[in-house]
Formats: sequence, C-alpha cells, structure tokens
Amino acid sequence: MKLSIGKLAKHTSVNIETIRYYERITLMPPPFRSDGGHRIYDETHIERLTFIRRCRDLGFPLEDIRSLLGMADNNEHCSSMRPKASSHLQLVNAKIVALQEMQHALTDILNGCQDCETPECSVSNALFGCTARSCPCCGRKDLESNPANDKSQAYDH
Amino acid sequence: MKLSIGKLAKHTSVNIETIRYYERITLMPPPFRSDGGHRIYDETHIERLTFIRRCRDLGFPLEDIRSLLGMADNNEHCSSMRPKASSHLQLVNAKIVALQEMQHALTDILNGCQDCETPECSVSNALFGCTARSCPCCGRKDLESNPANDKSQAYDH
DNA sequence: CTATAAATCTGTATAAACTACAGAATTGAG
DNA sequence: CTCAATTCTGTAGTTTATACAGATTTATAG
Repeated sequence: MKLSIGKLAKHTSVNIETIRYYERITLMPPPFRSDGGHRIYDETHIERLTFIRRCRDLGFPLEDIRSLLGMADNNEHCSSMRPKASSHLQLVNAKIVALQEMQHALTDILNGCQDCETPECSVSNALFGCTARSCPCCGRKDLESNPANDKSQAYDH
Repeated sequence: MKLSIGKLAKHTSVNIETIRYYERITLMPPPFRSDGGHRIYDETHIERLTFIRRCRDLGFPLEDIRSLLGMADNNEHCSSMRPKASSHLQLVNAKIVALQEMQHALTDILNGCQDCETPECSVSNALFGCTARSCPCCGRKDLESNPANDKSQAYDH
C-alpha cells in the first residue's frame, strides 16, 4: 500500500508542509522515493503521523512526543520506558480533569442560558468555573466585601 | 489585593514575558500602573490568566480562547454565545475521548510490561492503540499478508 | 535617609512549530 | 503525448512565546 504525500496529508489531516517539516526535524523517518524523487509512504507512516497529530492536538510538545515515539521505536528496554510512561500518564490524567471541568462549564452555559439579554447569565461564572472569585460578567466582587471568603468556593449569584 | 507581575507569574505558572505578550496582543487587559510604571494586578487578572493558561495547556489556539473570553466579557448577548459554546464543547468532548484512549494505553504499558528486555512487550501496541495496523515494535505487518484485514481492528500479537 | 540588590521596564532578538510562497520537475488522466 | 495537478527544494513569513540588554523602579538592610 503506497501513498503520495498528498494522500497521507488528507488521510491524517496534517498538511503537506508539516509532514515535510516533521521529516526535517527527524520526527518522521525519511520515506522511500519514486524515481523522480517524490515521497512514497505506507501505513506505518499513517499510524505514526496520526499519533503525533493526536498528541499535538492535546497540547503535548514535540519533544514529549519524540520521547514517547522513542519508546515505540524500541531502542530502549521496557525498564527505561516506565518512568516516561508514568510521567506522561500523570499529565494525561491532569488534562482529563481540566477538560472535564471545562465540559461541565460549557454544558452549564448551554443548559442554563437559553437566550437572555442581561448580564445575569451563568456564562462567565460557568467558564471560569470554580476558580472564579469575582464575576467578570457583572463585576461583583464578593471577595473584597468578604475577605474571609473560601478561595476554593465557586462564585455563585 | 494587589500583585506585581512577578507574583502573578508565580501564582499562575505563566512566565513574566508571556504575561506582557498577552497584554500586547490584547488577550489580557492593560493593568493599572504604579507611579514608577510597574504593572499592578488584582484577582480578576489571576482568574483570566488561569483560564487562558489552562486552555493553552489543553491545545486550544489563542484565537479560540479570545473568542471564549469575548463571551465572558459580555460584549455579546447569550444568543450569540450559544454556537461558540456548543462548538467548543464538541472539541472538548473529542479531546476527552482521545485522552482517555491514551490513558488506557499508558496504563496498559505500566501494568503489562514490568521489565521485559525483548521487543514483544505491549508498548507500541498500546501507544498506537486501535489505529495500529502493523507493529512498530517487532515490524510484523499483518495487513500486507492479509489485505482483507479489518482496518478498525486493533493489532494484537 | 541612603545604598544597593532585586524586580520591573521597554525594545529587540531568538526559538519552536508551523505555513506559505516561487519556480522547477514529476506524475497521471484523457 | 499533452497538459493540468501534484510534488520537489529552498526560503520567507506567522504564531506563540522566550530570552536578553541596558535603564529605571522598588524593596531591604544598615
């Protein structure tokens, strides 16, 4: 199964220039070439590139991804992979928690505020979530009038 | 409650130059200044910056964040916020799914492979997850020997 | 209050991760 | 075979920050 760079780009939603960029920085291996010099990919490239793209979309820096790929490239023993996998797992877990908070906030917005015209809606409260100590939407600042306010408490009005 | 830029930086884990950069691109509002010209922040800046940083860590581009913040800045009616909130929620949901897959993959690695020295471990299989059609770890390619292989099937050996 | 170290200021340069041409060569559909 | 579409290399620009230089301001120790 052979793919031109254009087909690979479409299949993975990574654009052509980025694929060449990843090759240049050795994140993707240099592929075979046609007689005329065009790049020829196969499904192993699809897998690898899909993995890279997914990690990027989730906010992992390229060097983290390079390190994870190094694990799969099996230049190392499993014993040396464990710390990497473990620390990456912690980051993944933290990101899931943050995304779930955001998910709840957005769901609240969509459920709670159908079509109001006043600034009493739950939008900013929901968006800023439990970290909010004052309301960016109406400007009310409970904290200043109540300095003993619990920091971890969600702002609510 | 007043904060120097350094305190804000520590409190939010965003570094000083980045805070000034966000001000320059109008993602953060210009703060008050001391007589000498030093920036003075309060807790509304903490909230906003924390929100920005969290979004960035999760892979959302600044323009998406700008749009979300616009919702909270209440220059718009709720009716116009709904489509934005809705499409952002879809992205959030997709990211959660992707992260959970990665979470399972990494957990598998940590549970399944204690300290092997051979390339038969589950590392690459787990990492590349259900998209894998050949094993980057041992090089076996089931797809080529079995062209009718189901694309959606996880590679397993 | 002074001295001086730490923090911040503006402005510019560099980095990381792409993205967009320009002009030439290759590929492939008709 | 032709000619439009695709890809090639190389270079330049964009986005999202970081880093540094030299001047100024602020905090602290005497």
